[in-house]
Amino acid sequence: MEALQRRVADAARFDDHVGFDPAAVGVTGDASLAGDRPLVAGVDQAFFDDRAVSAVVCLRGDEVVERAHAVTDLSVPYIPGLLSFREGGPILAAFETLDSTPDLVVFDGSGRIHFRQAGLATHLGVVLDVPSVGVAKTLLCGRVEADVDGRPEGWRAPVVADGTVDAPAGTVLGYAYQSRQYESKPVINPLYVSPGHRVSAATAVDLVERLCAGYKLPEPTRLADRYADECKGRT
DNA sequence: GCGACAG
DNA sequence: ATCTTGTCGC
Repeated sequence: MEALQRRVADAARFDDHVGFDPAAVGVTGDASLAGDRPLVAGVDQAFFDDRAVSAVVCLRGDEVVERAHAVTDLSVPYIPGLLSFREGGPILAAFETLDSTPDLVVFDGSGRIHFRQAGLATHLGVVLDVPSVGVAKTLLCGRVEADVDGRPEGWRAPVVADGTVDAPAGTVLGYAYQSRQYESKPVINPLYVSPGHRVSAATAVDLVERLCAGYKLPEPTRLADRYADECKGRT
């Protein structure tokens, strides 16, 4: 599996090769952009017993264009670093029932911030050959050269490769990004954004910033999360 | 050998 | 990820 991940990392492109204008991405109403906005898909899953509910929600601006889901039996256990082997198949099953062709896909998990630079977002981005970004709630590996606690909204800092990553030390793997923060009480942790495929680290954070609408998680993944739970409840 | 570890 | 009620604040 590790060998396959190295091949995935080689096939992945961590530079900008998206077929749209990043500035046209957003989840706020903007009539002037109308149908010129890229189609962004959010992916998330819910679990129960030994099955996974994979959900995909496609957004054009703030409009939900299509939703798809799939219930799949799980066979592989969760092992840090091998998440794509457990959730990859189930997610692809959901994509097979999707009619739309997203311009960008946002995954819940790491992309390049991975021991072999082949996290879930990168692996599936390569398999689907679509621009993708990974959004994780906690850091898998690498290091942030700054205190991450209590940062203001909009704050960001590079996540660089350290000895645990298969990349030259200092390589920028992604960014810690504070998408939401209150003025006091509940201290919210930052998001860890990284390139999946065909997107650079800098563009990945910019895209995630444009996809956030007042909540910690970007809208595509937030809606996919809600949809996955909804499907789970009806199963 | 020790420590760290997405969802 | 998942197991789960109430509670503080805008």
